[in-house]
Amino acid sequence: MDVSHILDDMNDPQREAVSAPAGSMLVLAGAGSGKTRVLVHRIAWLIQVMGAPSWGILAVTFTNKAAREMKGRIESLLGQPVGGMWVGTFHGIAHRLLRAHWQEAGLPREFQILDSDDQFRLIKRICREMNLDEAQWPPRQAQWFINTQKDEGRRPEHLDEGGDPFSKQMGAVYREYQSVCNRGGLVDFAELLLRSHELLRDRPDILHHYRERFQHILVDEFQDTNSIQYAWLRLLAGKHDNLFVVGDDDQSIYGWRGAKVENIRDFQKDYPDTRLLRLEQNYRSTGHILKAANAVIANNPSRLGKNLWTEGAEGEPVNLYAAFNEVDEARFVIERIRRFVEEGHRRSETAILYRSNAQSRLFEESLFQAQIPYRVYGGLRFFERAEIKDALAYLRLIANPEDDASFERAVNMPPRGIGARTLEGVRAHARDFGCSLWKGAHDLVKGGALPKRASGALSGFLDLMEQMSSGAADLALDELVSQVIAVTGLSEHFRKSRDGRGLDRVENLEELVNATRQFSFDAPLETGVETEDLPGADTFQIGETAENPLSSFLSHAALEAGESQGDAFEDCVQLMTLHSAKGLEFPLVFLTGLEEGLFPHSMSSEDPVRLEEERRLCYVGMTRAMQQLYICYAESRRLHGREHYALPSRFLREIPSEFVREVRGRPKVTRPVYSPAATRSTEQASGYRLGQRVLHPKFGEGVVLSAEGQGGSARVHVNFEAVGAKWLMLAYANLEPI
DNA sequence: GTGTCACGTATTTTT
DNA sequence: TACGTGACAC
Repeated sequence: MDVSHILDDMNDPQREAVSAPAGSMLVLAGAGSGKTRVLVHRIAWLIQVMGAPSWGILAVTFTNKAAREMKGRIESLLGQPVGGMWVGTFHGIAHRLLRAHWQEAGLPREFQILDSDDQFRLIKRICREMNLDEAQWPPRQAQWFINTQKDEGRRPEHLDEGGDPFSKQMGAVYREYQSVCNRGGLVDFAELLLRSHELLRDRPDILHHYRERFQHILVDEFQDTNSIQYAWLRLLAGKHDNLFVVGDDDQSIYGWRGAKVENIRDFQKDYPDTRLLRLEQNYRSTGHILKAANAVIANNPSRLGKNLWTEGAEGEPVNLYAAFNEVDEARFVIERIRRFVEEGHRRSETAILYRSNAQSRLFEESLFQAQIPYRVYGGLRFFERAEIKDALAYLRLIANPEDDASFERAVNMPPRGIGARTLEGVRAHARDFGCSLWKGAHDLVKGGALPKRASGALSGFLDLMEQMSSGAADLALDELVSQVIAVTGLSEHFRKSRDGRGLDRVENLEELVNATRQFSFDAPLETGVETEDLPGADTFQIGETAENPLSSFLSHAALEAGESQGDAFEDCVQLMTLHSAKGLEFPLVFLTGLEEGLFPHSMSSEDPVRLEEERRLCYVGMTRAMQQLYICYAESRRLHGREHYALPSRFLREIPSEFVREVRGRPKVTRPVYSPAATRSTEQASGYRLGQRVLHPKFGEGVVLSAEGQGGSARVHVNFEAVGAKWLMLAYANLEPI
């Protein structure tokens, strides 16, 4: 077979990585050095040259997006589907293991996944039940504590008994939380990893099976692995020495959520025979940009060391703009974007990057006024929306009535007269009898001790659930969902709500029905794990429990929260935080808000370890740029309603001046928020200017406060005399200028 | 049981 | 400034 296509167009280190003999390998891949390409080509090499069966390969990523991309690229390179290969996220693969071995993992068959929001609500409820003062013991902190423990592989019983009062109290919450989860068959994200680690650790037969099966394990973004993920990998790899990991210590920006860069260093210790390769040739950025970025990251003392270079042109220097204030910064950025587009480029070749989400607002307003379409990354995703989670809570309760978290959510949404007092009774009963809320509610209704009204409301809810559950098995998934949003009154509730977003919510619920229809249509019924010829499968069952469509959809909803914005097809300027920019590249990049206290953020600038991470973040931002990089800072900035005067970021001083060109600013710029110029451009954009009086058929007279978005999704913020300030979709608002 | 006001607080985000 | 939460009133 001709395999030259696998190695064609690769540089020496890339080729060496791809064609290395079996054995563990650590590839330190700098930004833009073709990391994913190496991973994908390595897989092709394993299959087409080394003759590995596709089912013998496990490829792990962090995000669903990365997994999808890798899968797609593997398939197009191989010219065939990935077959039995496992390509997925850590969580996705852990989930798969737990579904296949739920009994051995000690889980109920219908276990459900809690996302962070579900987890938070549950923890909050538990803190309340434990009578903890929220000010003294914030539930957020408890959540953080629990997840940290799990990420480190610690169960409540592993906690230090003689610990400080804080750890003691948090440990108690952890214990209680875990017992509620266990009783209800609830598994949070960290639990997926921890429990699948324990499964492999405690079941030598199962471990043996997967060790024999996965002769090759490949890991992307290895610098982002946390302790339990690395432990899981090591366990699965065993003595096979078959880990091929790719990462970049300079792009480790998730330490704050448990990622351990140290894993890279430990990897060399744990696998002394490992081969180390560096990919340092960059195919993305111009020479100046690269040198500037190198200079910044060189200030981090604890690096493995790497120096990116390019064969390409030096390009322009890095442009530095000292803005008068944040309004001027936005003005400048938008002016440059406009110029860039006038030169014939696409808007989507441009990205505005910032440290924190709050910074996006001004850019959005300015882009709107300039009539430039844009897209903001991040924010609420489809399956995270409140109304969707409400509907999902009913579905989960149908799938598993023991699920207390879903019971709490569904029981009085839409409001049906089941109040705090009644619920308190249910909780107390469930607590006393160690049963689920579902069963507790049944007992109370049957016991007849409840006030008449409460009893009626509660039994109404129970009947409703039973009615839906009994019919559930005979319905297609989308029919079931359709029935749920109708019968529960959710749809009606949002339709009637006079909250401006009510109609949006109804539409989202309808979209949920579509999503389920689509899901059952292209759901991969992954029953066929090719295990017959594999060793070790005789002592336990695999895949004996293919999930039913409902369970499988619910898992999908929790593991893959969906996109935040659907209409990505338009040619848009891209707005995102530095964190979400990782892995992307743009010809023109604006790195904004380079001010002490903002970037590096004041919450990180004291601690040297966190400061290094901020610097890596800066490095990530700079290396997103292909052709042109603009870095901006503002001399003054309005933050939390106050004026701040910050020094330019220390990172700016770290860029040698030879790579920088200062862009001259306007000598004087006033705050042009309500300046005639600004209002004039709004007028052109939307037909309304700021401060314009308008008439709405329902809300009456009001004043335009601001406007954002573009085209069909343009919205205006109007302060109505009668009903106060509201955001309205321009396309539907029927506003009349007065 | 639901709506309104005041208060406090304020990175980064995926699974 | 703006949002979410919590106390309080209807």
